Amino acid sequence: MNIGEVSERSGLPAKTIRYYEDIGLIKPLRDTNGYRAFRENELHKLAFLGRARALGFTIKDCRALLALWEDKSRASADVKNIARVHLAAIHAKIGDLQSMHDTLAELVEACAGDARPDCPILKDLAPH
Amino acid sequence: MNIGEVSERSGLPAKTIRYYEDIGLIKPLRDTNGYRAFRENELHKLAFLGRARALGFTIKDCRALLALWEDKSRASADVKNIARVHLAAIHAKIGDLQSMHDTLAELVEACAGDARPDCPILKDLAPH
DNA sequence: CCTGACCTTCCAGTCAGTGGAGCCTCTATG
DNA sequence: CATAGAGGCTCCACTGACTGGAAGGTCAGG
Repeated sequence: MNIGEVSERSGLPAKTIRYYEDIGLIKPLRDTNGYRAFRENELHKLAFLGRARALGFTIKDCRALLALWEDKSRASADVKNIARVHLAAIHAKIGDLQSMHDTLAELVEACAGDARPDCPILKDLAPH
Repeated sequence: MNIGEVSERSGLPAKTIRYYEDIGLIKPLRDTNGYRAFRENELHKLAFLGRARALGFTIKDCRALLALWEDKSRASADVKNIARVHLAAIHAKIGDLQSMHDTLAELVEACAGDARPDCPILKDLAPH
């Protein structure tokens, strides 16, 4: 399998796949012409990575998850721990964004949005 | 005012303030000894920047907002537009994070988290 | 043989800072 | 007056997770 097919089947850009090889997440073989020769194994890993990244796991997390995924004797508790820490981080981020959202929504609401220069948004951003 | 005082009063690290000068957001004068000499004006701008960044505006947004802030004849509609676009982006991000959160929470819930290798989290990440 | 798609490497840039080295300047104290 | 320590300066490199582009090699079809 060449990188194009893997890219299409995994949903990841070729650039990203090369990058993942660069940082050691996958180790595809090479054809005599120098092209990367992917096996099903690498395709699976890339699909795994795509899903994990889409769930917001960092590359570092992904590395740990991949290792656990490949380790037949892993304890599910190890995986659960990584996931729980990540879950808490997502939760916190949602909270932050929500309060940003609320503040900003209030300001947008209060702003006339016309040709006059008077604007509560800028007023609020200004030092009090 | 030296950078230390400005840092304390604006709440921004000195490094960040130098960076903001670097990218042209502020233009403090210089003392004969080479130290940056901040006026109230720059302090205000930095405080403004701190608030805007805390609300998640990008530096590019901040540049536009600063320009509008300094423009006595700006239309509040211009400001409102930037804010509305940003608000929509925040909203979308919250949605993404929320669905990540829900998916992950389900998985964590389903995972025994014990010494056995059977783990629904990894199962779900695997290609189906 | 040629075209165009696909592959390769390598370098540079993104965003918004952060960390550190090496050096200069100011102020307070002995 | 010497010195210690705090604070200032510049410059370079690094972060994460890619992305863009240049310059060139390879392959399949007509």
